[in-house]
Order: sequence, then structure tokens, then C-alpha cells
Amino acid sequence: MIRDDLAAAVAAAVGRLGGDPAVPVQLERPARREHGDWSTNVALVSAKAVGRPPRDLAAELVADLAAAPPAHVDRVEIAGPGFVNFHLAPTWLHDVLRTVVTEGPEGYARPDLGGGRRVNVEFVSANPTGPLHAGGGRWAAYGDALVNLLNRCGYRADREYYLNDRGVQMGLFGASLAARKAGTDLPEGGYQGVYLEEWAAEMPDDVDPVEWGYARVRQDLRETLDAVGVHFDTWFSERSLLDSGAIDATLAELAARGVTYVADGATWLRSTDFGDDKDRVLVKSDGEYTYLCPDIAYHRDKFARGYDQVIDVWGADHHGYVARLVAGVEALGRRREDVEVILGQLVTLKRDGEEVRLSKRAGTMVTLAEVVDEVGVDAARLTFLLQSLDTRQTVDLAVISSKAMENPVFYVQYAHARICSLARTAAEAGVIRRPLADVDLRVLVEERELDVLRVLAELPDTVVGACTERAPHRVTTWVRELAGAFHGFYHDCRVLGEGVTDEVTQARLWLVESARIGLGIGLDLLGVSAPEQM
RNA sequence: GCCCCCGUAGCUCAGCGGAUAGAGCGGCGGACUUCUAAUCCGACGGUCGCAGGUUCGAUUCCUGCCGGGGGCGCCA
Repeated sequence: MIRDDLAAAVAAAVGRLGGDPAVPVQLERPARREHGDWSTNVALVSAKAVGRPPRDLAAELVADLAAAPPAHVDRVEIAGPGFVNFHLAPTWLHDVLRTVVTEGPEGYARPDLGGGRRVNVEFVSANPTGPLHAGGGRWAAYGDALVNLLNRCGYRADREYYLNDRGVQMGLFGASLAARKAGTDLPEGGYQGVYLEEWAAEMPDDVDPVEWGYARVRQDLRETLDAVGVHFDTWFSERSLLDSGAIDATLAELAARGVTYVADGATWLRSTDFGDDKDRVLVKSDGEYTYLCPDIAYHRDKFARGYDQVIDVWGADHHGYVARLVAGVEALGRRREDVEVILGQLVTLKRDGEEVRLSKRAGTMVTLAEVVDEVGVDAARLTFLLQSLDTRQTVDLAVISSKAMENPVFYVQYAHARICSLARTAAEAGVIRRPLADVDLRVLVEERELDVLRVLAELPDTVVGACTERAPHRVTTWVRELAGAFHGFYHDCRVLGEGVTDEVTQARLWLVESARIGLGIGLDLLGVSAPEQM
């Protein structure tokens, strides 16, 4: 890669000039075109240590580099307070094209960050007491894309859904179902959703409402998540922890480690020893487990299944729960960095500008299934992956369902469809793309052409950043940029037809192919389809 | 009171310590006899909430304040 070549050249020059070779050389793409194609700040960074003005250092660097410029380098300049800017010949972008095509959809932008480490990503995990509401789509799309990113970056990541299938809520759910069926009053705090009426009507007379309802919910969850294209590797049942004795085994292990104690008839975890602000009850004085207790057993189980790292994706409303869960994991002897909790801000739903309160119990809900049904998987997923998880997202149902331009999914998919259409037209016209090695890419000199390649060049960095920062939305941003660059190219540069020389047609066909590969990689990471026509 | 997230163009949001802060949408003005106009181009639009600090350099990091959202149970 060009950056590594430039960095190596700069490091060597720094060494020859008596600078500190330990200072890492940073190469970045300047925001402004006149600042060149690549820029380094070594002179700024090491000026103090060397005790000389940064511009003097930069001048020496430039002189040294000019003696034997690295490949593709046209000229090297000093700018501003002491930046060293590299202006490259377009050939560096032609190399990008070759790399993209040669490495292909499988190989390009596939950095090995994970080294095969196994990661368990748990997400959605809504209580099995009703359908997923529309806001849950954010967790579904996010978790799924995050796993895609991890897997692309050399981890072995799995998707997991935790079913809280025991406890108070389940009982309440079953009782609500039974009451609906019998036409009696709902229990105190019961579930009022319309879906309960439908399900009660389906429910046979001679069944346990909790069990029947639980099965019904799982079916619904599975169908909905299938419809959003999210397929979990594991559906983990909280009950199974009780049945297998894992909860008691966990309590025994914690006791053996001396991190629990009994007070006021309850069993407590010394979570303050692990960074929590107060100790937490694991077993209540009435003998029941708290929510935390099986949850610690659950995380112990994940590690027992061979995962090196565990990631939980939760809504920000669970913020107060993080410290005790992490404390619990640490109390079991794991390193605290082995468990990572990602908190996302909740989704506010609006319909025609008016907020729709989402409450499963109150029953005023818009289901995820309805939204997907209305707008389609692709629009739904891309919408949820448009913004950082730290931003509270407002989704106006009227907007995403209007198939209008407000929704960027069409913009991006249209670019892909155009690419495929171009390939079809070429085939119909009998234009055969020659092997890349036989094509002269140096005819690609138009800014529109080079812009496409500039964006493609950034994909590897984007993937790394999106993965390490747990920020799939960066891929969304990138995909929109590539689509924009492609549309501009498409508008200004003809690939086929009279007035275009054979050389240019050939080179542009490969340019289009590289864009197809890049767009495909990005959309695949997001779980959004890349249509061949629209 | 303590903890977390947010505050950037009219709206929704990008922005990985760098140079003159970007995109989409809306509004305004343009471009289709040619590979898909679901596209493209132009102009307009900003005290990056406020005040300090660190730094050669801060929208970005730190502290305080203001505003919005969420959380602080032997609930789940």
C-alpha cells in the first residue's frame, strides 16, 4: 500500500537526519486537494524533541526525500506550520484499482485485527413477552453489522439472543394471555397489546398459557428477525441455566472465591471490590434470584463455551446495570476487558411529526415487522445504520416509508444498479473486457474517475475504524460517498459508445468493476442488498 | 446529588488531535436526441452550546457551566 511505502520512506529520511526513529510516522489524506494526496506531520511532532523549528526539519526532510522519491511521488512540499505534503501521480490510484480488482470482494479491505479470536455478540435480547417493536430494529441492524465487521476483520464472531424466559414478566405475560382468552380483567401491570387478543384467539383451551405464549413469541421473534435478515447462531434460554445447575454452580464458584457474603438473609456480591458503587444482591431473602444472578451465570457460560471476548449491546436505559455485570464477570476471574458493553441511545418513533410512545405493556406499539413490511429490509436496515449509536435516533415512519429521496438507500442501490446495467449494455454491444494486465489504466486521468478511486482507497481504513470503534455507521457514510463519486463519474464520463476510444472504454470498464466490488463489500457489511437493477 | 449520551447549516446528521468544518433533505437557479434524471451541476446557508485549560495546532482531549435525553432497586 502506498501509505506504508511513504511512511517507510519518511521514517528512513528521519533516521538519516538524526531524528528519533521511535516517533511513529503518521500519513493522512489532507482534506484539501492543494495539500496533496498524502501528508505527514512528523516535523511538527518531533520538532520539540529535536529542539528545532518544525519548518526547518520539514525542509530537510523534503530535500532528503527529493533525492530519491518513492514510487508515484511527483513532488514533495512544505506547507503551513511544517506539514510535508506528497503530491502523487494518478498512477497511485491506478494501483488502487488493481488492488481492488485483484483482491476482489473477499480479499480487499479485509484486515486481520482479530487473529481468529472468538467473540460472542449478544444483541436485541428483548423480553419474550411480545413482538419486537420498531425501535428494536436499531439493535438488530447494529448487532448484525457489527458481527459482519468483526468477521471481516479476522475475528470469529457469533450472534446470540438471550431469552429471559423465567421470572416475573413471563408469569405476567402468561396471565395476561389467559385473561384475554377468558375475557376477564388483566392482572395488575399486565400486558395490553393488541397482539395478545390475536394470540389469545389462536390459543387452544387445554394449554399452559405461559408455555404456549412463550412458543408463540419465539416464533414471532424468529419470523421478524428473519425478515430483517438477522440470523442468530444461538438462542440462549435463561431457564436452561436453572435446569443445568449453572446458576448454583456460579454461586458456588463466587463463594469459593470469597467474593460473596450473606447479610439480612440475602446473598450479596462484593461488587464494590470490582468497581461498582455498591454491593449487589444475588439471592434475595425470599430465596429468589435477582436478575443479576443468572446473568452472571450466563456470562460465565459464554466464556465456558470458548469465547475469548463477550460483547453485549444494550439500550442506554440499562446504563446503571453495566458496573455490576462487569463486576460480576471480573469476580469470576475474567479480565474486565473480556466483557464489553455497548450502550446505544434509544430510538424515538414519530409518525407525521408526532411522537409514538413505545410500550409493550401499554400496547401502543409499532412493531418492527410492520415497519419492515412497509418499507422493506434494505431501507429499514440502512436507516438504522445511518447514525452513530451515541445519537438518539428519531425515525419518522412517514419519511422512511415514503420511498422518496430522503432515504439514501435508493441513492446507493441505484449506483450499484447502474453499474450492473452498464455491464449488461456492454455485453449486449459485444464489448468484451480484456484481462486487466492488458489494459492501460493510465488513460484514467479525469477528476471524476480519480474521485471514485480515491474513495475506494479509503475502504480498508474505514473498515478498520468501523470495527475498532464499533461504529458500523462509518461504513454507511463511506458507501454513500462511493455512490456519490460513482454517480458523478457516470454523469460525466461515458464508458461505451462512439467518441470513446477502445482504450478508455477498457480502462473505464475496470474502473466500474472496482466500484462494483467496493460497493458490494460495503453493502454486504451493512446487510443491505446490492440490486442488479431497479 | 452522582453516573452515561447528546448539543455542528432552516431540518436530519457525518467529521479517526491537523491546514479555509462537510453530506443529505428542504428552499433558490440550472442540465436529459447518447451506457437507468431514483442522476448531475451552481449559488445561498456556520460565534462547531458557553467559558477556561492542555497542545506547535482543539469541532475533536480535560475541567466547569447551560440546555436536552437516559440511568442510579432484595424490578426486569
